[in-house]
Amino acid sequence: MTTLDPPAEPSATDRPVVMADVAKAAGVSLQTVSRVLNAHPRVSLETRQRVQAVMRALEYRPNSTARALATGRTRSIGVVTFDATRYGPASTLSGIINAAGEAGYLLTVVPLPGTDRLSARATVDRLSRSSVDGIIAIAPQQELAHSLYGLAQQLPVVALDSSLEEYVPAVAVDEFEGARQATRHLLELGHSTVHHLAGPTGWVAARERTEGWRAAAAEAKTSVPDPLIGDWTTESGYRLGRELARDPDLTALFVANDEMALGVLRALHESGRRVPEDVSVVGFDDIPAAAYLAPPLTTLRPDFAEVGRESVSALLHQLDHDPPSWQTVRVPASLIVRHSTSSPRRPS
Amino acid sequence: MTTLDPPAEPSATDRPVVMADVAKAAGVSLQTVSRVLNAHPRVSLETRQRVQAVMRALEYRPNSTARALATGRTRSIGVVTFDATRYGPASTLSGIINAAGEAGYLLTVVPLPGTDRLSARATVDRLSRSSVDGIIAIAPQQELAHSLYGLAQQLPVVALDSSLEEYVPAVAVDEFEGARQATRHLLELGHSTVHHLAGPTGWVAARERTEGWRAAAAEAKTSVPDPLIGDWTTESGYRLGRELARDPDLTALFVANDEMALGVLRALHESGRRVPEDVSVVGFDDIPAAAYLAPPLTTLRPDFAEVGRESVSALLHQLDHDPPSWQTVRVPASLIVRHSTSSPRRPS
DNA sequence: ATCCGATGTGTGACCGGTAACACTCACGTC
DNA sequence: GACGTGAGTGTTACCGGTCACACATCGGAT
Repeated sequence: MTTLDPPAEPSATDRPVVMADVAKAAGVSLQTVSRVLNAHPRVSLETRQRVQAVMRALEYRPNSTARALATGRTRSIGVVTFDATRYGPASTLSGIINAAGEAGYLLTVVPLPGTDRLSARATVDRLSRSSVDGIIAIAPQQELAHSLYGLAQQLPVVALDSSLEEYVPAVAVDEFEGARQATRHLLELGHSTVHHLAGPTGWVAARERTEGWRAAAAEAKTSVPDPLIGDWTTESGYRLGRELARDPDLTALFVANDEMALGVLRALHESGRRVPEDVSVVGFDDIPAAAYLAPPLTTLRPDFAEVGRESVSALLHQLDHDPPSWQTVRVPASLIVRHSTSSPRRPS
Repeated sequence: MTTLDPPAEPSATDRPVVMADVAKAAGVSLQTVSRVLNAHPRVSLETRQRVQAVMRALEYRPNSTARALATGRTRSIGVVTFDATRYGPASTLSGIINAAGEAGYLLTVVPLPGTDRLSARATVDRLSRSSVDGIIAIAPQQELAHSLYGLAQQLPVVALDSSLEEYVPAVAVDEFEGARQATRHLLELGHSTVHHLAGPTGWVAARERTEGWRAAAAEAKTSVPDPLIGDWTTESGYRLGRELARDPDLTALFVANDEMALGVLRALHESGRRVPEDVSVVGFDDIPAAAYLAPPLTTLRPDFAEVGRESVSALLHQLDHDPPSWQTVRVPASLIVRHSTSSPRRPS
């Protein structure tokens, strides 16, 4: 049992407690304090305990900036995010935040103001200047691929939902397979053709979802109508939904995300076409509202938390093992069947 | 015109370019490079340009960690966030991310795993250890107030949507006034009583919204039925909505957030009570889906981007002016009237 | 008795910048 | 001609840690 000064040591001046204070109070060298801090094995039990007691008593907090300068590692990872408002990206970001927290890493988030090369360059610059150990890029657009590739030369990078998978390790929801499942589900219900409302050109997720739909249609040897192209927003779903509603042959529709599907649902309703009796609709993302729409929406639920975990672990893996394993992790999306899909009334 | 080495100087080893390299290449001292970097006035134009040219040629990037260690300021701010999935917090976070980016600050985001004292303590510890200049806490629950107050002793803090406004500068959506507007809107349409579905106990936003509703009812001298208490989720809105639907006197309802309102809408629909003909409903938050629900939801739209901007600027203000201005900023929410509200069929 | 290795601890340089201060030089003033 | 002044630049210490290495002590093998 060691005797110590009272716990709430006012530390004379207002200066924060540094390692030297601990060393002096414990009667050891700086190096020994450092060793205790880093759980170095070669410190005698007695010394270790004494130092730890002093650290507690003085409320010593190691200065991570100094440590980072000395070691060259900051134990923080950077995230480039483009529009963290939409449900998908926001959920992914949240997943990353939690996963990084669990891994004991700090997360530095910087926004990507636009999709042009210039702002990508500026953002990447900022991040590389800011001394992060690695970067996770939520870069859903193909345009950004090049800028990120340049970045990857300097720093470990993991790309999320991006077309970079040939160049850097990537983690992504399995859009393709999800879309295929959605389309198959509709085909298996007996629909002869599945229409598609796609996401905007240039977005990897949009392209993959369209490809999955196309693949399922090709497998079933059904006709493949031209997809309509929206911009992810509910408004575009509504607008294009009104257009689709005029097509009397429309009985099944795969919409590239739930927000657009919501607009479609409303458009169909206003046009007097009932869902699912007249038209079956499948969305993608499983937004919180999906289960409570009229009717509850059949959709695909990506595991965003898993995407976060996988991307953090892929990055950490890169940090430890120098030759990064060049693989793309695909996180599955599961089909949630609700009430917006059914067999067509008169199978044609 | 100065002659320079070829731009893509391979820099011999792979070691990053540091200030000393620039100094040597430009034939000046470290200090002069530092002055150029920090736009110090007393550097001759000629020298400044030469140094800048060298910096560009060598692709020099200042090491922010070293700078932080020397200056004691990191130019980064920490954010404590609790559940960044729900629409409100996610939008606020997004607003902060953008505002911090514009202000040239980096943002370090750490999750708050639970609402208990212990995890709050651990999170706060982590952040204070991590050398941020200040902290923005998205702390929507009253329980967290004390932990945060302790933190504020060590570091500048701005609280968001929290009950801390008496202790630290705070920024919050004007929940009270928003709720009052919502309730008044219903009363002005001719409803004699406005029911209320509240958010969970312990949440500041829930309490404020309930108080606003109560205030409007008191002003109009109408009766104030006991509010039902949900947990923000659509599911709870649905469950409690079914209960409310059984009350024949129900003609107007103010729901504490849109997600619960969505559940209520569905419950009312299933119970055969039409909105707005039989029951008028007002929500809060203006989630993206709100405009496309059946019927489009009348709700309050908080300016989340503004909350982000205000909180960042409040924090930066604290960093510059030592005696912080002890004020609470209230960001207004605007009433968006859509089609879920109307006059009662038979004004009672 | 000597040498060895393992264990525990301390010393000095270093990470990459910035701050305080010192110095030189040209200019204008008395 | 001595002196103060301000511009422009360099010197040195320092921020708070870590790393490589040196050193002392001790038990056991030779």
